[in-house]
Amino acid sequence: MTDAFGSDDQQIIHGDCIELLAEMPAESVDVCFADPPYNLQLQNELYRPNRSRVDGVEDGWDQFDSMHAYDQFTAAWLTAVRRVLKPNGTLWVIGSYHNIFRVGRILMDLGFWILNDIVWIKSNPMPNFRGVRFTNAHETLIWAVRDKERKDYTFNYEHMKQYNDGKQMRSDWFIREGICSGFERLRDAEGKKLHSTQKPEAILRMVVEASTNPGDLVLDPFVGSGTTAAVCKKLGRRCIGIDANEDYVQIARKRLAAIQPALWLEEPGEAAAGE
Amino acid sequence: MTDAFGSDDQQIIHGDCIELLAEMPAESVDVCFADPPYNLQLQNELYRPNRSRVDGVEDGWDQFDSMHAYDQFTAAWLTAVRRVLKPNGTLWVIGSYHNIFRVGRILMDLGFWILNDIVWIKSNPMPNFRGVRFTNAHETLIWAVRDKERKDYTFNYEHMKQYNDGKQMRSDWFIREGICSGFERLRDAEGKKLHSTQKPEAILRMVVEASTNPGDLVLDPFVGSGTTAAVCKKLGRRCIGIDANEDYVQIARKRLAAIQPALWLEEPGEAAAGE
DNA sequence: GGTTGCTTTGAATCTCGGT
DNA sequence: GACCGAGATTCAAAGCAAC
Repeated sequence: MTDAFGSDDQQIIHGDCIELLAEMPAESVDVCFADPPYNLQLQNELYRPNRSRVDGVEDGWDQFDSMHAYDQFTAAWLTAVRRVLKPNGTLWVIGSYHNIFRVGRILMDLGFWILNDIVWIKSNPMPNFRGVRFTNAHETLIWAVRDKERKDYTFNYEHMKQYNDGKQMRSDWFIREGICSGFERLRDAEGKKLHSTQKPEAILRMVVEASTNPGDLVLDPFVGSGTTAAVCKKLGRRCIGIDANEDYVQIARKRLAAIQPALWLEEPGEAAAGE
Repeated sequence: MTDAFGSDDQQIIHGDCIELLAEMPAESVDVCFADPPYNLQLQNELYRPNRSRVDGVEDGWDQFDSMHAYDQFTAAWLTAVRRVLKPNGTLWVIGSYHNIFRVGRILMDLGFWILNDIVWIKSNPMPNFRGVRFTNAHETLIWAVRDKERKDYTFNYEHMKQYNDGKQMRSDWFIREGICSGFERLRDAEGKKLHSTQKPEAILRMVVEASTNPGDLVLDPFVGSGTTAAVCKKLGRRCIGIDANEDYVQIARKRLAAIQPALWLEEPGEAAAGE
């Protein structure tokens, strides 16, 4: 099985995901996992409806304009993803209350059919230091099939039972690793984290094991530090990862090169217990 | 403290919530808790593996002609609620993936500022009988302040610590009582449930204790079986509950009449442990 | 009175193939 | 697309009867 996957089965491509997706063949992707940007202010990247980058301060955008621009951006990439997804392919999107309601509403309107919303419950969330809200201890994932009428999407129901004591897996996922810290976190020579929102591999492992089979093609339009591609390589899935940031592309490629193909493919239960 | 609250401090009113809210004075409500129709869109009947039929939500109030009609309905009641809320008042809405993304998006667009999204995690959810999705084991609440710039909304930060071993309360709520069954569930003489979606008092207790003080005015535009009003009476909060269904109004009024005012107000910690 | 085991049920977008 | 029959499919908590 391992030999079936060559070094090109996981690719990291630099560029604008909407442009690159337009060049891909339609209905060719089994699953898309997307971790879209949502804190536009912190990233200093606001998007106009035509997706040109603007300076939010000098343009004096108010909340509505900013939200509208985010909606346009969201609809654009979701539409592009929808075209390349197989009709029975599924989409995963992760987000927080800042963006997940907008993303969820838009993907419903585009025709995606929600299968589940999943809550990733963190064991070590960042506290609310000022004590003015509840600790934000979870993030939300939406799982949706491209075409409502397709019931033959991939869901490895029996396989996922191992993550809930042999009973059917629930929509609340307690990930022991919590937020990404410790040895898994990619850091530079000075110990500075290389990506601000690196997701734990455990999350992607659940996603990939639940909704794909070995050899399937996974698309990540916002690959960031490359967690999706890394997990795909370990699980023997093909992957196309895209990022507009050249630095992230280099980080993800380097990370990928150090991974042994199909590392987790042999004994998933044992490997899961041993980590 | 108990004597300060008379029998009219919690009222159940029959009528259309949008019309009734229009007659209320503006900026007079401290907190709104809303459990709107989820628009479940159930298609076929569902049977358990033992061939018994699932008694789903088939009520007329959950039927909408289209997604657009649901959005319009949502925007209308949220707008009406917004007018009667104090500028530093907060709004709670509960929902599932069927509706919460639409509701969340709309309330953001109306100017509400989300403080937290909360996940109510159920200890005993209904399983996914066909094994085609993850067990839907949670529902989502959105907590938002009316005006973004108001930082003086009520949040009883220290009080809520008791529900998380003395540490700051998190956004994931494990409610021991789980789904509303057993003695708490209101039933008629034949044992048939009086309301198809009665919420556990434990949820409302968390909501009311977190975001109101004794004497505050709570509004519930979809009062249903009257859980919000019941909890408000036990916690010494005033409450206006509205429902368009005359039967539900009678059920809620009867339920309210049997409750001792401020029952839970004396020793919250002890009461919580003893139930 | 306490324990055991069977029955019931809960906001659910829950199949597939042939005619 | 509608209808029908075969076939595959469930977890925790509460209620209740039996012992």
